[in-house]
Amino acid sequence: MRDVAALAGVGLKTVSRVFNEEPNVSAATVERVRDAAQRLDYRLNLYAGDLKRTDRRARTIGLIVGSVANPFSAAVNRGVEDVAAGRSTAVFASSLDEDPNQETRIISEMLGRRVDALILTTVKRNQSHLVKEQERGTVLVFVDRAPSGIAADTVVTDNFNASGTAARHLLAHGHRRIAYLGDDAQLWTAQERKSGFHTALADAGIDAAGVPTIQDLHDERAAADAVGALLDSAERPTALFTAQNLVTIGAIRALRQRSLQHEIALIGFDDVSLADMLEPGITVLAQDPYRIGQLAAERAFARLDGDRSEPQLLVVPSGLIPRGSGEIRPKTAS
Amino acid sequence: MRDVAALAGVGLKTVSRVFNEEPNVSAATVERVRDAAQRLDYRLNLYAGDLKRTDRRARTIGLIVGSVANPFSAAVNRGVEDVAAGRSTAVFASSLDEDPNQETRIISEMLGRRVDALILTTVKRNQSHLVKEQERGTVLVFVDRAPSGIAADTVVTDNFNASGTAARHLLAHGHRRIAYLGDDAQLWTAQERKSGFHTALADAGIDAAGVPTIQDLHDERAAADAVGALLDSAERPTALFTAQNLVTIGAIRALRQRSLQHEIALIGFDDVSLADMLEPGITVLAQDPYRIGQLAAERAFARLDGDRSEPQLLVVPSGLIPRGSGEIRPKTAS
DNA sequence: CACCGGACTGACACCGGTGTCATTGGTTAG
DNA sequence: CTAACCAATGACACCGGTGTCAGTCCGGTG
Repeated sequence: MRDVAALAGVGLKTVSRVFNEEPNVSAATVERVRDAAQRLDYRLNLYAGDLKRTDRRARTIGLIVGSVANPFSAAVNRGVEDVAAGRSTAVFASSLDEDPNQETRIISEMLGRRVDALILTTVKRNQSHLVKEQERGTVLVFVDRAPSGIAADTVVTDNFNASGTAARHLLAHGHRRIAYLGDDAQLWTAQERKSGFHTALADAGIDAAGVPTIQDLHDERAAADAVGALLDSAERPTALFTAQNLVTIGAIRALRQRSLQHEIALIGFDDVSLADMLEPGITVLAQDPYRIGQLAAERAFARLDGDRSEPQLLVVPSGLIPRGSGEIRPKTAS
Repeated sequence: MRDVAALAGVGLKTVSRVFNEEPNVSAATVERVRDAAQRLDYRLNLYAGDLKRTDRRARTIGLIVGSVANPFSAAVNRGVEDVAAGRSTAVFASSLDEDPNQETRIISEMLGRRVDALILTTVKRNQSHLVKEQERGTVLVFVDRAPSGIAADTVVTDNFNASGTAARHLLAHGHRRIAYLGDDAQLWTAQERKSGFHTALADAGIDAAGVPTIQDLHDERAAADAVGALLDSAERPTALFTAQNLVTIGAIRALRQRSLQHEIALIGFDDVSLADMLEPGITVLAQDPYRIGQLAAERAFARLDGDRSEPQLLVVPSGLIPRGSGEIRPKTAS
């Protein structure tokens, strides 16, 4: 910057004014400075200014998701990015892989980088350790999973009700023996979905104890194996509810492998690419991850703009899309 | 930091030493400082130090891809992230949407944030404007598409040969009238794929002029419409080669809609989720985007570590996975 | 013609750290 | 016993900017 000032024959502060488009700089001076900068290939150092600036905003937000490679997270990421881009804000995204140890490390990393806001999916049961950070002024917005031990804006899918809808849909098609296949039981979403599902079954007079329930399925392979074992068992269910996208895919594989895709009903939570092109099409509860990302980013910016209202809980509805697999009726009427 | 130093009763520099784990600090002092920091909830400001530090590394890299929501880009992103995490480096990812105007803006944004390295997918025909930045010390690594007008490490898929493989595969199954459906013709990848494909056909005595070739298909919808029109035309091809993942999906839809999925052969470039579960399974040239991301990040760090060798061109092989759709034979022998 | 307010501009301290170098006190070799 | 050396520590300038404030120049006023 000194070089630019020297070349343009002006003071440092004037160069700063030009680049920050502050008023009260003559057109001629602006011209000279821009010219000099161009010649020297100069660019403002965004972070240096932040040290002194009072609002202390680095125009950076951090995003912590399951994995940037997961379609759900990727869509959230894009939603956040699109809103952030409109505010000249860059996004650090980091994958958590549902590892509680990573959680602390990554959050700490992000805070060291002084992100203005943190949009995060958490794994740990309790987020109270973030209260101090929140009080210091870092904006926190939770996505996909509600936090505990801390009050902050949260954007989630309507897990409980949607899962109930899936259960009722299967019940309406005559199923009585429906299995639940879910993600890590410690996750908030997994709990909500399971309880929404079980509650709806209970309302129909089906005891939760009798519902085959398998949890802690982290990937396709594990899900396929678990579903396979279930299908091969003596008490084979007539319908499956898979509460996460990778689990759904695993279930599809297991069903195909046994040529049962036309006999066992399946409803998956979270839409899956090409689900409508399969035979049968896969009935899903479609979430709107892009929208979730957008809303979370909007909340973050609202807070940064000074919104001091009560923390909000935004619930994004997810709708059941019947495509065939969820409308299969049980072979032998129970 | 002043507060911590005061509370611990030591000098500023000592606090700095503790947090940077520099040698020659007594255990007792370390203890006191860490204690004070804990109590004050203090954290190093990563960027402040960078101003003075000589190596001037912000431990940040920028990644520019088509869209973080596209499965290909998302996998690249994850590959980059995993390598970066091992080096305590954060990743800024930004979506380009194949918009040349965005390209300049985003790159400029990233450079203003002083990223140590930039891993980028470019849209513009020429990248010579980046030479100045490169000379200044910013590491550039191109992914997916080779740059022109600049020499830098580049990691790409073996587009030309793989496309030729697809062509030969279809020829071997008796096809003579094969259509090419591609992405934006201006893109380097699109050009490579098209020319690899056409060259292989030419080698078999099929004139490129007679090959139905449709380009500039940016999304599923456009691809489905284009494929539909082609299928409805008088000169319906017996096989399709779709040179990008969204185009492949569009083609699948168009074929299904006309119940032609068992009659018209299809090979797609880039694997697609659930492709093996469809009827028929979709034969694809599977890329390894995760690997591409990894390699790109490794090159970037190698350069940051001082590697001054000639720019490398790394070609990641992509293999043909036969799943059914590519092995369909033409109905009427030509 | 002296006075005043507003447009421009630059000097300077300071943001939160780190590199450099000098200082201190205790050990060890000669 | 003294010189030499090393571990431990802090003072201070400086990194690349920005906020503050004071100074200069001008046209407009009374």
